[in-house]
Amino acid sequence: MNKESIELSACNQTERVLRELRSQLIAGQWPAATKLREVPLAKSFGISRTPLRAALQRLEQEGLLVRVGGGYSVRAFSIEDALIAIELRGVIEGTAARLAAERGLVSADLASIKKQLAAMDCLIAQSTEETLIESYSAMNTGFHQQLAVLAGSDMIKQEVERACRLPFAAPSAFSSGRNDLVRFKTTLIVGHEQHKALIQAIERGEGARAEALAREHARLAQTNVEVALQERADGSQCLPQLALVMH
Amino acid sequence: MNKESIELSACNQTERVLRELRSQLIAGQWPAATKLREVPLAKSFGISRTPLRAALQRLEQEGLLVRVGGGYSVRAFSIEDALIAIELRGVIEGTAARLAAERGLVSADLASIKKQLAAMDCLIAQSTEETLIESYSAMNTGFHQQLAVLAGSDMIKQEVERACRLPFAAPSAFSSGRNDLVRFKTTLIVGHEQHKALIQAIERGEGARAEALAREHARLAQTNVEVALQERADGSQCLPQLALVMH
DNA sequence: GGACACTAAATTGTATACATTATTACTGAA
DNA sequence: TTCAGTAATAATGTATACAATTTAGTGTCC
Repeated sequence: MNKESIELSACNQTERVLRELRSQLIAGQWPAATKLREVPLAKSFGISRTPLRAALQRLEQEGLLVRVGGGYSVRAFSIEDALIAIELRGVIEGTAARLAAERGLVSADLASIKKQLAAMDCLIAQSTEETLIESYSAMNTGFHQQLAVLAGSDMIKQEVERACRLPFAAPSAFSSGRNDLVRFKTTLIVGHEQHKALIQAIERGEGARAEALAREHARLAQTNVEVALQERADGSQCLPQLALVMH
Repeated sequence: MNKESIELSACNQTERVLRELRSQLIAGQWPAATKLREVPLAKSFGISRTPLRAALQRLEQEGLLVRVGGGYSVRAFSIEDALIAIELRGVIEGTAARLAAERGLVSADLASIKKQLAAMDCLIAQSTEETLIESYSAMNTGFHQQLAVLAGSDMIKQEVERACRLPFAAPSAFSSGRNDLVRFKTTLIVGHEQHKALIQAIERGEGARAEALAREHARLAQTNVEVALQERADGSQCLPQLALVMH
């Protein structure tokens, strides 16, 4: 087994189970408010309670589980929770953007993110509808990660990443599972224009504009959550990330 | 031992050691970047590695420790880190205030926080200089906790609390250890006026104003950190919370 | 029939022994 | 002298046994 595949498949049990459980929770495999019992869970993963407990603790910190009188339960998310998580992500990304604008950019950072923007431009122009979704989604994640760096503070970067950690708050959450491709592409084009305006604002030192744009950009994701909820109500389709949001 | 004292002194080892270690870290008892070794640490607390590991994991989540290649080190905070932590606290409290203004207050919440404001008014008018610091500090903490509730969302409340968790980012951090009492009282009066204006803005549904006021209010704390750092440089005095901020 | 107490079971909290991994120090050769 | 390789050591990761606590069930008493 080479080094990369070890990295990928998680060197230790804690990490492995953490990922597995996290994806199960996000997929809505565990109904809200289910109490997680350590012994059966550990047995089902084929590990002992020690690494399982570590994983549970981390999932609590991530907000997917809640402590309830010794023991963990699956957190119930309301629609308001999902919208507020996205709002907060926008607010924190907005702060990162404002601080980046206020302090001015290092030219290397600016060049790097502009390259990313150009690549995304290219992708939108060239790619077919089918491949567009997943490839744009990956690049979008990359753009937001780079944005978090521009403020030049590790603490800001960490907090932005934290704000993106809830499944429906992640910037890439908007670009999956849409059945209306025309609508999806519209959203994508608008979002990309916001990206460009955001970087322009940062470059020009326009802090307030950068902040407002980052916030408005996050609200695209809010709209998409609302649309997806409507689709779920219709029974037409359902974003997998939405499984853990209660009706 | 009665129930309350059990509550206070922590029912389990994990909790007990967590508090002890946290206070040691905040007091600057462990130099930045010190590697924490599990075996000696556990022995020094008289417990096994299992609850100690749980405590270390939580301290990492709180931001006081960082993982470095298997194992934890004491986090080094720069002055910028401290200022940015306060900035973020202001931004998140500002969002809470804005959302509270936008959705409108429940009358019970409004009455409650106005009562708190009146009590603080009273305290400023009546109390002597010596007792003012700690009693105002406690009430200030209470005010900020109530503010976090006004948005009517548990998620917002949790995130505000999280943002206050770093020792120098807490709203009460500004009101301790000042040697310049006149300056302290000025800060306090200004801060209290901001409190009143903030509640007025929320009450009137003025979201943008409420948000701006909450941010500016946090910047009082930034100024105080800067003053405290200057005092430390002079050797005149030092806020205990500042022990873990590097020169 | 309901409430309370007691017991038994299940569940989490803790300690310890063992496994695995990372680090360090030492030895040999280039 | 320096670099590489290997062995020794010390650290973290994991499993398991046990302790303490909570919870559910059953019986009795009012």
